[in-house]
Amino acid sequence: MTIATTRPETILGDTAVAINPDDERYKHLAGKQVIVPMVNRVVPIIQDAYVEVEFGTGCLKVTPAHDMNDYEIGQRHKLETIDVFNDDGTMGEAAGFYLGEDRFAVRKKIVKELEAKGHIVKIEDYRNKVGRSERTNAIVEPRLTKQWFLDMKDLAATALKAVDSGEVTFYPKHFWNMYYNWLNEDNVRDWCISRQLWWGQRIPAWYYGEEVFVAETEAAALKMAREKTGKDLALTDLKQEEDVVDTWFSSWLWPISVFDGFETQEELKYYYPTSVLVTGWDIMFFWVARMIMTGYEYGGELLGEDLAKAKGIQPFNDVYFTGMVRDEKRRKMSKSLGNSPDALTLIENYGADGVRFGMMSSGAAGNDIIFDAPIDKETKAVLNESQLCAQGMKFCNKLWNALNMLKGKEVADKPASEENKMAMQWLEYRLSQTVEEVEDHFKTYRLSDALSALYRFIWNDFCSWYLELIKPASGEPMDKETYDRTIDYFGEMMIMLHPFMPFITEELWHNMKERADGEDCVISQYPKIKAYDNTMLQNMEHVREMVTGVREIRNKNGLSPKEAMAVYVKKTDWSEALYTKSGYLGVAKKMGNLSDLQFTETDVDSTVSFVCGTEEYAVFLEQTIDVEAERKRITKDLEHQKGFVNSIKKKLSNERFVNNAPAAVVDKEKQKLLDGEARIKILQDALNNLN
RNA sequence: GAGGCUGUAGCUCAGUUGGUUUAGAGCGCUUGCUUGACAGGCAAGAGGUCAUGGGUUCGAAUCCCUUCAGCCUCACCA
Repeated sequence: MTIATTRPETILGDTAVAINPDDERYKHLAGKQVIVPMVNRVVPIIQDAYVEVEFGTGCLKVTPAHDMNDYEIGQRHKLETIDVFNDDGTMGEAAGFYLGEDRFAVRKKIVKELEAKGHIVKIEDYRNKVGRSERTNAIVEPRLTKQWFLDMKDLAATALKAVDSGEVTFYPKHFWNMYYNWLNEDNVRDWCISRQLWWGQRIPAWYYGEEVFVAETEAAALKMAREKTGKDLALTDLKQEEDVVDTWFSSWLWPISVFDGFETQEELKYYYPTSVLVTGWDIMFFWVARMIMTGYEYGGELLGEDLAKAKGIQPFNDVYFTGMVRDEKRRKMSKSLGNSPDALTLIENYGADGVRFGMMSSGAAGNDIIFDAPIDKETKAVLNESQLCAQGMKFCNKLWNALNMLKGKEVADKPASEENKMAMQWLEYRLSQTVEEVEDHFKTYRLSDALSALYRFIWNDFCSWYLELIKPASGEPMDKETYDRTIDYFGEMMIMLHPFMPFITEELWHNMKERADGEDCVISQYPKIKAYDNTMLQNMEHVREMVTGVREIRNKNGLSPKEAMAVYVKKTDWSEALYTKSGYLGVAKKMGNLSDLQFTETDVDSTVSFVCGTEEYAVFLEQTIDVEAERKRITKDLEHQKGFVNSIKKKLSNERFVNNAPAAVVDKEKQKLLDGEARIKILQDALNNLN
């Protein structure tokens, strides 16, 4: 029989030849025996499904001592195991030949010997992967040795139950799948805790010949050995295991040992279980699962019955898995690859808060972080640049300038205008809404969402809308009430932003007003969620949309924002209520730079119209209107609205929808239809008016 | 080989129990704005057959399956 091998020296340890049970070529040889060359050992021909018919010659030499799969085959077929090597990789006594010679040298010698005896059929170049030591790059090949294992069956079941029952919660929760897949009883493997290293904690097992004694101390082991053997043994008669335990074997004690909990339980009783573990999902099994196992193993005993019952014995309540930071080629950033930017240089370029902003805003929960530091194509070096960090830096700049503007205003002792009162009320509501939103994101560890909600609120609502609204005309002072309240809002924003950007927020906090000693942003009371008026928020949103409409018409017609414009609004109950009773007129005029906002019941000449919600507006233009461009614009919008209305009509004419969907959903669709039809009517009118 | 995750705008990503006016943000891009906070800025705009093909449902970016692509973990190539 012809066999193929890349390690001829292991032939000396072969104890069988295996074939696939379905291989027609060799079927008739099953159960017979062959003679291994050189050692002239008679070994059986066995059938095993592991052997691939297509691979190699289809005949597999089986060396249980020097190949993991061969070992398993050996177990299945009760084969003899012959270890042909010494500890240092030279040939051992069991090999029978070349005693004490290095295995790589022997590999060549054996080929020659086989050739001389006429056993070689052919030699071909073959590329295969060779295992190497991470530390020394030495070639590592399997050899059967004694190792210590931890039985995982019960521990795995405990760890699974902890997460399944909700005593430990994963964020994001889809990591449960990976966790389950690894730990379920069909897949879990016993944990090999032996490590062949010269540092670490030596496994506390002592040998006396074939006997082994596991004990806390050497003395205890000796006592056990004496009792067992009945001999008057000395310490020198015992030999301690040379392997050390896997590093994770002590790391899994961390939730307890960090509080010195095995020695004294005072701190442990206070802190254990901790609220959240923040870590990467790549060490879910190495560390997270195993910490959970030890928590349940020792927690009850250490905490005492009452506390255990009250607080639980899980090491932590939540696990927040962060994403892996990767480079633009999606490789994990690591020291060995040298593909990470230099943090200190990044900080020099963008500021610490800028870098924090960049990291956190790109870290959506559980997903990988593709950090945008580009790689130089020529030198392959990572550039210490990042658009995300630049965004953070610009945000700092924005905050600084916003306060700068406020502080630069002269403050006068006069009452706040109606528009300012309205603006402040609105901002207060928007702030409360934002507190609520951010709180919600924190609860579910959506840190990037929390940050971006704050970013948008501060930049778009506070700076672009609110500050512009309360900003007095040039040369005019700001009233004291508006100034003071605005500083207070600013302070609240700094408190909320502080966890993300601690440096600038603390700085501005102290710059904005006199603070007493110890009155620092970092320890200030976080804003509480307060009720807010949704109608007011929606009304203001309508005004903002209207202003955008006016600005767009200015833009398209090449008109300066400084030029005040007359705007008409079709008189409806709603528009009248908004601009007179609710008093948004001043807000609209100031923000849109309107010379006037008049109600009208008919179409006005020389105007360009636009729709906002279901209200119709028209802007008066002194120049000739480009009728063709207007027709195009309105027609495009009209087509869109018609498509929209049609899709809803289709839905509503479907009896099964009307009968099966919840009433609220059907009502909403009906309202959408009405609104859509109202908009179509306005657009249609505007189009007719053009003609 | 086993298992898992992900495919949404040029890029990086949101879209939470299926129904918020036929999909959102930031960056980038286009256009217009230089002197009272900020050009590291302001305003507006363009840009998407939600990878593919099927299914479930009154209704799918969202749930299920197919295919394709990318990534990860574990094992391993005689």
